[in-house]
Amino acid sequence: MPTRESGHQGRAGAPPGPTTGLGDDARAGDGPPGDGPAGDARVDDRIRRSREAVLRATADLLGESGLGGVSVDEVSRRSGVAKTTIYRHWPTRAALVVDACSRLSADPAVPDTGTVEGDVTALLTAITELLRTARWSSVMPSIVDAAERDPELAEVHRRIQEGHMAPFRTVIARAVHRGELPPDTDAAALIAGLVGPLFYRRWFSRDPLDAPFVARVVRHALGAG
Amino acid sequence: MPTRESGHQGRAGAPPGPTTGLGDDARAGDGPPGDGPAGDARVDDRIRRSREAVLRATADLLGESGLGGVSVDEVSRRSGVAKTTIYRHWPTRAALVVDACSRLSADPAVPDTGTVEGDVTALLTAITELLRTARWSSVMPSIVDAAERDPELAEVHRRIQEGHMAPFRTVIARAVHRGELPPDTDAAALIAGLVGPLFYRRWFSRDPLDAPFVARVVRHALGAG
DNA sequence: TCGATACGCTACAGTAGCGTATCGTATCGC
DNA sequence: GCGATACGATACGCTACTGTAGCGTATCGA
Repeated sequence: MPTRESGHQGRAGAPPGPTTGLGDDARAGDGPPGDGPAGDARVDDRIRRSREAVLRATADLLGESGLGGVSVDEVSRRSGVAKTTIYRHWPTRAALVVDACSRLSADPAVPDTGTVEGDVTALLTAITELLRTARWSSVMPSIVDAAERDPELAEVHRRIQEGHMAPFRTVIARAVHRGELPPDTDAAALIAGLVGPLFYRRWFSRDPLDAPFVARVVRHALGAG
Repeated sequence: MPTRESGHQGRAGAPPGPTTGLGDDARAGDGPPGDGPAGDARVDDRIRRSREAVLRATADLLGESGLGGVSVDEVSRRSGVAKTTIYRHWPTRAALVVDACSRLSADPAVPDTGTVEGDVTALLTAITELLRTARWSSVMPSIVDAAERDPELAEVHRRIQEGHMAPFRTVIARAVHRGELPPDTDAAALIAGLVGPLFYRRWFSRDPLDAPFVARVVRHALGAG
């Protein structure tokens, strides 16, 4: 049995909705989207503290050792939260990992510079920053790898991916509406032409990711309609 | 999460019984210069058979379960080679994995169609085929992930990467020499613009990888000098 | 104040993997 | 035919990990 787990629901009333924040430098109070109308959902502080400490340690471990390097024992050691407590909140190790990965999204804001070049450059620059941070760019390959075989992680990967692409779609649609891009623009292909070279540099060729390169990518992608 | 596949009774047993080798990797007997005469270096057939069976089973396992899914016990089960024998040939599991990964390269040939568009399209089409084969494109994320932390795998990754980029460099240099591309062409950036979108589609957006997309990528990358 | 809840700690069963040791057998080169 | 070599099979010892059980303690909310 290859660890067939589903339903990673912390039984202690954690809203499973779309989370925000990086889990590290984001604000401590996790956002309550769609649950309580005002502020926290009145959760026991002990629960909140434990969950946060565990997720933080898990995220750290993810960055250091990848998906496979996360063990519940090690998370317990680092977070100072007892292993039994961890299992009180997440039914399996897989559920914990999935939960931690889901908080890596940090969907970027949609820029509005007035031109499609400006918007796209802003988005790519933000991604470049993300690719420079050790943790995010170090965890992503783990997720991609796991997504090749694990359907649950594949879904997580899909959601992260979708979160990153949505702003591009918005910006492109706006440009089409303004007439900057032809109406038959293939958004998916355009995004691949924009983001692909950046990812390639980070994880394959390992060449520097600087502003001139971003400018060059934008010029080529938008150059020949 | 990453698997732990239970026992597939692979059992390839007999010597001439080649397993489902899929791509059936490249060289079998490498003849390093300065060793023996050309061809096989007069190796005991038992050794050759064992090594081959083990490496083949390892490659299969890599494709199925990724780097983390390769255990010596499972390789032994599938290859029919005793675990002790495996350890007689490779000192550690890591050495075996590195060895198996090193044989995934299969450096492509350099095309010569007369135009840079033709050459580049041929190269990208070959890569597209590679991305379609289950094994290669399933192992690469594992290697990328491991390369983030393991220096030895990072070196393997670098070599594979270099092997894939070399034909591009040759083709680009030829185009520059012919005057098809300006003398100050940034080969590395051009390659990123060509290969990046393909990789992106395979491992991130998961959109289809077809000939029109390749044509589009070539057009854009070469379009605006 | 007091019951309910969350937590920490220790111990435990079960599994998997790495790498080694031992011994007997098959095969190769000559 | 014979020694040298490679191999197979089994059994270990060790470590690490998953997930659970029991019990006592701290903390929260009313």
